[in-house]
Amino acid sequence: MDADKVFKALGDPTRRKLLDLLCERNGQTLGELCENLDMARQSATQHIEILVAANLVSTVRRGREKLHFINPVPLHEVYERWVRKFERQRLSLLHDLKRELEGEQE
Amino acid sequence: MDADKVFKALGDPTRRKLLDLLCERNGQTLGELCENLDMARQSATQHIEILVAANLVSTVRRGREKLHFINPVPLHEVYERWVRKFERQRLSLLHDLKRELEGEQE
DNA sequence: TTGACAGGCAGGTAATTACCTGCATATTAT
DNA sequence: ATAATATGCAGGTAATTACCTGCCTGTCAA
Repeated sequence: MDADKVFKALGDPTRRKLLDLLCERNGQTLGELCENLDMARQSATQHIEILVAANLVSTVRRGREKLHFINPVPLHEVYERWVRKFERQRLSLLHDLKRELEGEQE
Repeated sequence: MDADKVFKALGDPTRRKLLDLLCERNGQTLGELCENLDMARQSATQHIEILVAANLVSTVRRGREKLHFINPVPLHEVYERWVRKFERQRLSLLHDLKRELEGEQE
């Protein structure tokens, strides 16, 4: 998993909307996705390329159409690496802050 | 929660390293964090400002020092909104793909 | 086989980003 | 008080990003 590509892909509202659109109905064509995006087709293509590079979306050609499918695996890996780790210490944070303000070092 | 700020903040290796450093030892000063970063102090400050704007880090002044603390809440919210949603349909994806390739629409 | 449709390719621009250097301010220790 | 220390502020540059327009290719249906 390339965390950089995944987070950068997610760091744009257009690309998050694309994921939401595919979540509503998986396997949409480029044209269908564009109808919901309010930008030129080529701009949407570039956003999709970034999602594909991050392995968040896979595409399949069918005739002259291109179908798009979500791949949730990188999201799960991001969770395992970046969310769980920090959640574990969630409860200890207020304590850390209080201790530091009181000037006590570890 | 501002998903845009959170994902953009996470979309840079320096900022993710800052979070890892604070995870190892919460409450570090700017100077301590800089020692591990291999860039000018002011560059690090700018990265930290982005983490603060995303509410991933909080700061407290103590004398002439500035202490930095992780806030894991936005990460959890990102998980709730962006990871769980897509995980739910994880198992159905191969089926969607197969069906599309066979040319059957819903 | 020809027209309509779906998508790809190749630039080009304005805004944003990630760095930097130089100087200023505030706090602490001598 | 003064020097050292920790951080803040201002501006400047090169790379990246998010758009666009214009034209080309491949596929399907009449």
